Amino acid sequence: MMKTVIGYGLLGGALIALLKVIEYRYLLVEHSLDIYGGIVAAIFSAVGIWLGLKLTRPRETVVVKEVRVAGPFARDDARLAELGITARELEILEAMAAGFSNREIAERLFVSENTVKTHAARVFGKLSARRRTQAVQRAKEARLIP
Amino acid sequence: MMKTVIGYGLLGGALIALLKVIEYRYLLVEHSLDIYGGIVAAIFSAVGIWLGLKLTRPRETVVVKEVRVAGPFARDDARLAELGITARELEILEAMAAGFSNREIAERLFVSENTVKTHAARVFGKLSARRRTQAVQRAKEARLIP
DNA sequence: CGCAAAATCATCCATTCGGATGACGCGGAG
DNA sequence: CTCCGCGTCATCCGAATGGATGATTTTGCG
Repeated sequence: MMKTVIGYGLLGGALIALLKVIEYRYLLVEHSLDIYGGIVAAIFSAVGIWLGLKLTRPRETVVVKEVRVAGPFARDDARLAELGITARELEILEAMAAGFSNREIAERLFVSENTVKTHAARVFGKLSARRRTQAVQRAKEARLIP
Repeated sequence: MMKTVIGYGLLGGALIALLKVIEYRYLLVEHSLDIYGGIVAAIFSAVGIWLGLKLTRPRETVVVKEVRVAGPFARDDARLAELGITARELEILEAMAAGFSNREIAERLFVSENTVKTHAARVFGKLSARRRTQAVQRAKEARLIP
């Protein structure tokens, strides 16, 4: 910025010097002072406008760009604790959401199907759900599972 | 805009007139042409800068703002047709995803529970699912439902 | 109109799910 | 040490779900 100002200052000085030359050169010949003043006014107005534009142009690039697609999912541990859902129950919940049957979940977690059922039943109670699809739906709404 | 330009034009004219008065008043007394030229240059430069600023100020409000959190969900009709899932079947699918039982869906859609079951069975077949939770999961992955 | 796809309803049967309840072991808090 | 929360497993039973199959009606389209 400082560089630019100095550059313009020097340019202005050069212009003034040039104008002086023109002044001495033509004024003594034929042109009146009125015309001379008009020319000076026009030139400096133009230079001023150009200068003003140059100095303010960079300010136009005020661009606010914010792009957000989809968060990677953050579990709502607060609500989780609030509902009293344990880690194991959450595991069963996730497996149910993935579409596994109680038996499959049992095999996957190395426990009996009965155990899965009790966990599931507790989850249903804590989520006030009567069906597993309902439990999954509510869990997703509550951001307990992705 | 036209009004502004005309206003500035008139103002410029008045300034020029004023300068002429100053010119005739002071030039005849003592000041040199150099000083006169400098004053004119300075004044018109200032006016020019001010004019340039005024004319370009409105352009500074160029703000590009793009905020996108989560898409409103676009159903993949292509895959839908690809799988041969009909509109009615999709309705049943959505209801299942919402956590409703076959009976509830039947009441909601004013059909018998048997009908819901057949629709559901077809959906399961088309999605290669054995359980409704699995069907829901796959439907969501395939962007058939939100 | 006449066909094909879709929607509707049904029956039978096996599996799965959900509800209620009881029990046992383990580890931490009081 | 004792109690409690959690995880584990079980049994009984009724409701819900899934599979297979057949039939009738409605609807869209050439």
